[in-house]
Formats: sequence, C-alpha cells, structure tokens
Amino acid sequence: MTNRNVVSFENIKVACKNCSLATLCLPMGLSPEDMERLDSIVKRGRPFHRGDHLFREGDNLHSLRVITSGSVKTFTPSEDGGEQVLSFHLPGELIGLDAIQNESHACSAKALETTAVCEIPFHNLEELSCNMPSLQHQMYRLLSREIGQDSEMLTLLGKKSAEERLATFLLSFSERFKKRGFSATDFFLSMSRHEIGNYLGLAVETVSRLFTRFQDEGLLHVERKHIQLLDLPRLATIVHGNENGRSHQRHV
Amino acid sequence: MTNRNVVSFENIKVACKNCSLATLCLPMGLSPEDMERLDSIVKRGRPFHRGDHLFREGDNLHSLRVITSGSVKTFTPSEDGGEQVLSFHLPGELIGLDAIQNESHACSAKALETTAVCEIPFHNLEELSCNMPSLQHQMYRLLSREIGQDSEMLTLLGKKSAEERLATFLLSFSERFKKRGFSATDFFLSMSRHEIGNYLGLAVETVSRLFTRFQDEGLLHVERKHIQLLDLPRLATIVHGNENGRSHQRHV
DNA sequence: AAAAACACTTGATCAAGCTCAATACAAATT
DNA sequence: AATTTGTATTGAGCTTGATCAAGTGTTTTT
Repeated sequence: MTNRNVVSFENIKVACKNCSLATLCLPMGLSPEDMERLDSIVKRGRPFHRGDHLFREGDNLHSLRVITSGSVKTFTPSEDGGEQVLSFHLPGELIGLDAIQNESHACSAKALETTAVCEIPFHNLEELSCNMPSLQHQMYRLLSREIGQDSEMLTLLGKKSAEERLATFLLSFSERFKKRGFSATDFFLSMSRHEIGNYLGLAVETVSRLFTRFQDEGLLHVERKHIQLLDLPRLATIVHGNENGRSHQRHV
Repeated sequence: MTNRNVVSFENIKVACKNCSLATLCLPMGLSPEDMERLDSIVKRGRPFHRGDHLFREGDNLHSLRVITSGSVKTFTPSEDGGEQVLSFHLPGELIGLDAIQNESHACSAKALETTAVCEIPFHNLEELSCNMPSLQHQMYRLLSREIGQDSEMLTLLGKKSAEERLATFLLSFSERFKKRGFSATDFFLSMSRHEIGNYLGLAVETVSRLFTRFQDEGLLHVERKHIQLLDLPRLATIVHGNENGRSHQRHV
C-alpha cells in the first residue's frame, strides 16, 4: 500500500500513461483505467540496432509492435535479394497488422537506426479487446487507417510523376515529425537514397537528381540525410500536380 | 412454433446460412448460431444498376457492404474528373473498410454491372463483435487481409512492367472466379480498358496493345470483355518476372 | 435507320525516367 | 594516415510506355 505511489524510474519510463506518444499510439482515446489494462500486456524489450530485423516474412505472429524511438522500414523481400519497401515507421506507429490474417508476417521489418519498441502479444490484445469496446474500436480504426494510407500510396505510384512523388514523401515526413514535436522543416531521414527510391518506385539516380534539382530551385537544402525544407508552400503545390508548370501529366 | 420451419422463398434467398458465398464472406468460419446473430443485423436492399454509386467519398459510414452478385469498383475521385481505381470487387468481398477510421468513406464505389449487396450497419456490427469473439477475429482477419492485398498492389505498381501487370491482373481474376465456382479460363471482365489501365497504372492504349500481343502469342483469346485464357502456366511465368526473355527488368 | 456518343484498336512520335558507367564523397577498417 | 567499402552524385544514351492522332467498331439516342 505504501509503495503504491512510489514509482521507480523504470516504471515511469515504461507506462503508457507516462509515454509522450500516448496520443499518437494504440492507447489513444482510452480511459486511464483502460490504458492501464492495456499496459499490463505490453512488453518492452531491449533496443534494436541499425539493420536488425524486428521480424521476417513468414515468422509467426506473436506480437504487434509499436515504435517508441528510432525508425523502421517494412518490406517484402524477393528471392534474389531485391525488395519492395512498403513503409517507413516513426514512433507511435503500430506494425505487424498485415500478419493477423495468416498469423504469420507478410513482410519483414528492419531497424533503420537504434530503435526501441513496445511489443503487444496479439492474442492477449485480441482477448483484451473483446472485453474492452474502446480498444476494439481503436483497433478497427488503426486497421482502417492503414488501408486508407495504402490507398494514397496506390495513387502516388499509379499516377504521380517522380517530382510529385518525392515532394509528397518529404511533406509526409515533415507532417509526421511535426506531430511528434520535432521540426517540420529541419530533420534527418534515416533511410538511404536507395530505400527512398525503392519505396517511391524510382531509381536511386532519379531520387538523387531530384534532391539536387529541388535544392537548385530553392525548395530545400539537402546534405546527405539532413534535410531542411525551405519552401513548404511550393512543395505543396508540386504535390497537388503543379497545374501550371508541367506540360505532361501522367494519364488521367 | 409451427411455422418456425416453414421458410418462405424470400428467407431462403436472404439468409447467410443458405448463401453460397458464406465460405468466402464475412460469416466464414462462424458457428451456425453466430451466423444467425450476424444475419439478424444484415440488410438486403434492391440491386444497383451499372454506374450507380454504392457510396461516395465523404459519405458518412453507415454500413459495410458485401457484394452478393455483380461487381464494383472503388476509386478516389480527383477534382478534375480524373480518378484512381483502387480495386475491383467480386461477390463475397467486403467493401467500405477504409471508412472506419473517420466514420466517413475515403473512396467512392460504383457498380460495374447490375449488382446486389448485403448491408451491414457498422455500429451494429461493432457492437455484435464485442460479444462475439469469433466475429471480432474475423473482422481483424479481413482488415488485415485488405492491408496485405494493398501491399501486393504496391509491389505491382512499384516494380512490375506493363506486361507483368496485365498478366497479374488476369491471373488474379482467374483465381477469384475459380474460387466462386466459375471458369478460371473463360470469363467476362465487367470493367472497361480504361478502368483496367487506370487500376494498373497504365495508359488505355498500352492495355489494348498488350491484349493484342498476348493474343498473338497464344496466351489468350480476347474479344472485347470476353477473355479466354489459353496458357495459364506461361501467364504465370510472366507474372514472376519472366527471367529468361526480358533484357531490362525494372530497378530492383 | 441514321446519328451521335462512346469504347477500343492501331500507328507514329516523344519524353520521363531507367540503365550503365564513372566519379565523388563519407564512413569504417587497418 | 591510408585503404577499403559503401553510399551518393552526375553524365550519356536508351527503352518503356505515354501522348497524340486517326480510324474502327459498338452501343445508345433520336
């Protein structure tokens, strides 16, 4: 009873209710009591290092994972070492959702830098969500959001030009960093040019050339992975098709 | 008590347990009792005609919908009348899942031919799934499956050549028709060349040329919307990159 | 039945972006 | 500090698939 209120340093770090990501993360919108119930099934392991796999395609689904710090790429490897990057994940984002269907992971996940995650054993989560309508609702919302995001990506890959793709990519990160309390205009990208190109359906060289061109046009300053966005409004017009300046839009 | 077992013609038609799609559809895997509970919230309206909207982007989410006959395309319209086709749906498939996040539809859906649907009011479904673990599980699986399918589509649009895209498209329909008890090699596509191209990220002309070429190569016979696949194995090798014959594969 | 609107096909041309190749730069290793 | 390795940039040329244009066939409207 006495040490009920004595919270160790470690506990402060690890409880959902004390986590700065709570409003972006799975517990978003849960009542304090519900958050505590969720918290009771969450496991925090040791951090992953750059290049470590969080899981591999084909692995059994044990847990969904939430990034708490660092960043991760998910991708579908192909026989020959090639891959399709499916997404980049920042703190607060839930990964592994595509594994629920077959109880086995449909993609692989790799840490892009030193990365910490919360593990949420799926069977516990499912059981808990049965008795916690707010959690079930949150799961439905997160799954649905993922579907919506994929649809945007389909439009990007199906219809947008190379420069629209890169501008979209940069503004997406800008917004996501901002939501997490970081600068919207000055940040480091943890992935390589190769991974950016792979994700956007472009060759590395095209990505590199576009960075150079964007810099020449005064849209941004780039030095390796360090990006400073200098003209958000103009980047935004590029994202939305750039009606004026382009002679050829891709088939509508 | 006496007419408990007297089932009217209409009831036969409309009950999940008598529906030939039950094994492909939302009630898949539910016990007979659970299926009946699900059945109690399902509404069957009158059919849609070619070109009718099932819902429009921005509409409030009232119901998820399952196609029972016919076919549907979903798409995100853009200001100027252009659109990105997101998917084509056949009987047994659940649509509207991307609307859960914001309680409003993120895409529009249009009937490609005369189409009947079951409507499942989402709030009832959510409530029911709270008290029915098997239904909740099924919802998680279906949402997860959608995410997995979108990922495959990202690979298609990000990495595959025009001929790989069309071959993938055709084999996908072949398999889906087969699952529904139709011929895997002889079917009608309900969408236009334009819609196929839009979906696959290709110009109409390219789609048309590919159909002609595939026919010349003896892979299929095509006459307007009527497709006969003549060489499934060869189509399958095209899907998987066609290691032999292609000098240029897209950036890996 | 004719006209109009639409969908599809085929051909010719062009450009966006890929491939190949060489170089520059940064980080890691010795 | 020098070497190696990996990553990024830049240039030249080429290919895929888009665009433009014309023509054919089909469906709908009058």
